[in-house]
Amino acid sequence: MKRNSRLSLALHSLSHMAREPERLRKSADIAEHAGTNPVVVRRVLGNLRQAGLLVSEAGHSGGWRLARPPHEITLADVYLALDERLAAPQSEEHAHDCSVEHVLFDRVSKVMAEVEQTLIQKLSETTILEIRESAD
Amino acid sequence: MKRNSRLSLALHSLSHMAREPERLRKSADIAEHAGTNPVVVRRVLGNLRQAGLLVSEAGHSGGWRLARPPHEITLADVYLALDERLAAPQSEEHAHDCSVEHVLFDRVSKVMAEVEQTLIQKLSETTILEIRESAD
DNA sequence: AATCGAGTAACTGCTCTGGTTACGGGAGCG
DNA sequence: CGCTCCCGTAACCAGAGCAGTTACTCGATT
Repeated sequence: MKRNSRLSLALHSLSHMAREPERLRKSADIAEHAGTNPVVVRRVLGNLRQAGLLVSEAGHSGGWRLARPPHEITLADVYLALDERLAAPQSEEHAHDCSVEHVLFDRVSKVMAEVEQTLIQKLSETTILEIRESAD
Repeated sequence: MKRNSRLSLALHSLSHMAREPERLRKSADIAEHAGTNPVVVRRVLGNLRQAGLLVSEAGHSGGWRLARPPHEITLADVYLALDERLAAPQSEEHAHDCSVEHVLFDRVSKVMAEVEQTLIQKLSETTILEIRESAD
């Protein structure tokens, strides 16, 4: 299973911003550090802004800043902000005319939902401040 | 996150075969029931054969059959046979010149590995025979 | 020998993703 | 006011993954 790079980019960016929470960062600078493109950064960080994790300021000397102190932002917050469920219950487009398929769907969906909760639980145990501090 | 349909196809096929384990099934029949293509079925079931869950016989009146009794095949066996780890540790292609990235990678990898184990554990609690029996 | 089914390669079309360019709008500065 | 800088987005492109399809070979049964 392949995971896209958005979560990595988001976590990486926020962890860096945890060092100096007050400082405004330009998407171009973040992109350069992460080895990607300013537009990509704005796309990903835009999701975090919608989730209330980041604030962006337009105009001259604008940029991005944490919306909350870094010890109040967990990895789970970032994961949830991106809205990419690892254990997404596959939408059942076609009605399960087959009873085996139906039972299977229910069982697997239940397992995946539980696993998803486990993941969120584990991610919520670490804040981006802790990541930042562990990196010193 | 999107999951491909191979696991669903594999589980569906095996659960049906759990009803009459001795009976040989043609890939064309399985494909028709699953609403897909014989080649696709053979591709997926080929993985299950390599993992020792299925046996295939070539030639006239050949087909597919369970390699073990259905109460000895769990959903985890099927998941593992497909070798598509949900929590695949993303290969770190570029060296983490950044310490934050390194710490982040370690932490996230650890969480993902634990979640993967949780998933396997939960899937191993159900056999394809139980699925088959629940569908009656 | 003829037939049927697995095994497999090759090609296609679709989708997702990331990278890129381009442009509009808002905020500060001279 | 006009210029510049930066975010916000739309649009487009290329690459990867995936499922579907066709076509062929090989092997076993009849």
